[in-house]
Amino acid sequence: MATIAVENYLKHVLLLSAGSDDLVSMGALASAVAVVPGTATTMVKALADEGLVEHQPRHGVRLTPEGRRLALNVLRKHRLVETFLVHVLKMDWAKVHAEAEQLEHAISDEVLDRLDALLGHPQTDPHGDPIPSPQGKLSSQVYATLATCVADRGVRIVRITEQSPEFLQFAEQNGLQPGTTLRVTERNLTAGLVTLKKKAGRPLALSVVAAGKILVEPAK
Amino acid sequence: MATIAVENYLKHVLLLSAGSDDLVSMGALASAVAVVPGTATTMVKALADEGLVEHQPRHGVRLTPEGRRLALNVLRKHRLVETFLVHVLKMDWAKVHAEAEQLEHAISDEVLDRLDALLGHPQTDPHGDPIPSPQGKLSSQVYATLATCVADRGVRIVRITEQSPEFLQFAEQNGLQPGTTLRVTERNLTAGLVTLKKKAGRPLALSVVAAGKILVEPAK
DNA sequence: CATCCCATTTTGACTAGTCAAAATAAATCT
DNA sequence: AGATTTATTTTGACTAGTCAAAATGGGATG
Repeated sequence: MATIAVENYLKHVLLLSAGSDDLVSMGALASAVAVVPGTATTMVKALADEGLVEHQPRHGVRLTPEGRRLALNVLRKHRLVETFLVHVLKMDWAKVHAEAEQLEHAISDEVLDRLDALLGHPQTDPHGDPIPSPQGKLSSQVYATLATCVADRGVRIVRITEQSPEFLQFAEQNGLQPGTTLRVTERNLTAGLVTLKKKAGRPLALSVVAAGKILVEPAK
Repeated sequence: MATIAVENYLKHVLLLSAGSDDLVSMGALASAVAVVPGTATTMVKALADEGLVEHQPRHGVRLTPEGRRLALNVLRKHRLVETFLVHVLKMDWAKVHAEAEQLEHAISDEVLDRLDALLGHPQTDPHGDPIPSPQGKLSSQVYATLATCVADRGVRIVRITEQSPEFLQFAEQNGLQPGTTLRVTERNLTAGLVTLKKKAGRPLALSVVAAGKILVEPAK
């Protein structure tokens, strides 16, 4: 069976390729996995020997179908565990990422399935990240962000694409969670500032960088 | 933090010392951890350097207070996870041991506490094994077994001290689980056979070895 | 008390994963 | 095109954990 390290590399190749089948650069992979670049090279060559990735030297890596299958299974575990931790154990949504990072490598497929059933087969985790289906389908709908959506129209937050506890804590304190509806009242790209207004409450200013991490869809 | 291997060695020293503070032999430890004896020696010396065990060369090992604290924490995780898997995820009690073996090294103290609360602070796991308290107290009441208890008196099963799926499956199929009441009708040490009778149902014969793994108390 | 047996320890070697730092190739910029 | 910057790969070394097999020592036995 795949070791924890192998599962981590595969998962990060999947996340970094973001739906496309572009090559993922070694540098990006190394820093995602938190190792020095040389280590990533060594590991990727080993994964290529196992048939889990395709390595184009000096250009990058991409998952093979088998590698992708494994990576999706790990990602499914990660996101279902996060959902469980928030919805059943009532844990702080800012903390569950680190927790799931460990658990994703320890739960069996059977526990995974039972957890999925217990939670009612959720489509997304508490941050709005899509949960891969058991068959390995991963919805990759393209959403607008608070930095790009049309202004002065009601939008609903569907996803927060950033998992640092700091950011999530900030988001929670300002009521920015999947499901929240609001509208962008002002957007000043020069100053790098986006201003929001929720139905109730005072206006809130956000940096464009932060706004870009919050995905939205038009409110019905 | 302690690695998975370290946690496993400590846990098994704890289990093998069975409440007493006798030395645990290297051979017993090695086979519990499923390594060759030389490996256990190497590891135990390393643990001794860390101050987690006391090693008396050629005689055995024993936990230090710090090692015991860690071991109890791992055991608490193991048994609470088993309880969760059976009571919440409705998994087969014969399978949960292997599952918990992985999870015990992946869950944080916070998840542990929340799991404990969710389950209503259980005293024992589904096999009747006592769950260490958060403060590290481990009830070590001495029970009779079906091989040693007084015959022709009602007794209640409190614990099954054997975790192989085969044995547990057998026990379940014959209705031998914590809580079941029954009495020993016959005990033939020469033939190595113990015969049982539950209130309802036909008599059941068991080897003395198997009977010795089922702990009982007098039925009220 | 000498001997033998068996548990334990030692030794040497191996695997997985990692880092630091030197070597190399690719891309970019005059 | 030539020079420089930057990403990637290579090399050598290290740690944790393991096994196989030889060496050792204690306790039981004669």
